[in-house]
Amino acid sequence: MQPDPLSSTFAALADPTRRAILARLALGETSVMELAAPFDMSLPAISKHLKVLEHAGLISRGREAQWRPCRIAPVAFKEVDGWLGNFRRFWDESFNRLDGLLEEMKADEAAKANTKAPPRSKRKVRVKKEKQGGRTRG
Amino acid sequence: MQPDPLSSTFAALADPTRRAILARLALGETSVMELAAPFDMSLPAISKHLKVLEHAGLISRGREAQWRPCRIAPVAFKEVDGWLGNFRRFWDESFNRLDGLLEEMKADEAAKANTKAPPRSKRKVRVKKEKQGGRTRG
DNA sequence: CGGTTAAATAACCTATAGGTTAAATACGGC
DNA sequence: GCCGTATTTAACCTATAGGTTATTTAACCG
Repeated sequence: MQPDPLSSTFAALADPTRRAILARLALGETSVMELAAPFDMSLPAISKHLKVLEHAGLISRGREAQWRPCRIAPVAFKEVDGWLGNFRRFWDESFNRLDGLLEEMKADEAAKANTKAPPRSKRKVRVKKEKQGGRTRG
Repeated sequence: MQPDPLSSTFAALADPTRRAILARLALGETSVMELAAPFDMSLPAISKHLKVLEHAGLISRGREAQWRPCRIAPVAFKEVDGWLGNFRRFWDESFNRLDGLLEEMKADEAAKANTKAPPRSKRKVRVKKEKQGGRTRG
């Protein structure tokens, strides 16, 4: 398993079985047995997949008698979304509009502070190095 | 390499070197040489990484004399974001508010159509079923 | 043409991901 | 305490991801 959390999360998501498991869990918490049912695969295999998902922070597991119910864990999803946010401007038009608006506002702010406004740059590009607290929606 | 596009994209993103390359490319198109510079790694290794990224639809490459400039390709990012969207309600509060609002509107719409409104479900959960093809070997 | 720079390919090595079967563990019920 | 059900662990196998060095292709330059 990878050292950094983002790598293990992406690696976990890179398997169709695991993504299908997550899709099932989006419907609600359930047992390993039920999760395994749709797949033509041994239980230990599913068990391993779940361990990978848990390690990646994509699911968490409870304990209820002999069952270990799994549910979606938000953390890792959030991190992925945050990382993706650094690239949103490359495909999301509405994001670009919003971004432009925000820049407009910042410029106005600056104009109020300085009588002599600084030159407006065409488009400020910034990519923080990997750590990025990320731009969440809203 | 994986059969389905989403898997290869996530797999491509599961490597810190490749994510760093993407971060660099977010600043703008550039050559393989410049992309390789920050890494303590041979050029063929970088070349392979780029091939993976290209295959995943995360970058595209041009041709300019002996250089093969790389740039971000939106498609794969978009797909990842789309998939992630199925889980957004698990972590994004503002999304939940928006979702609630939309449901409200739909309900109003329905109320206009039928004099007798259908029972309001608590929370409509929908998860598109993933392609889930392949699954070679057992 | 021959030399130089940019990048990709080939051949190879090693660690590990994803699957298997068989055995072990955890818990509830009688 | 023993049995059945749910789940994990152990031991193993095979394909492949990610790196290496050496070689090849492609384009420009004088």
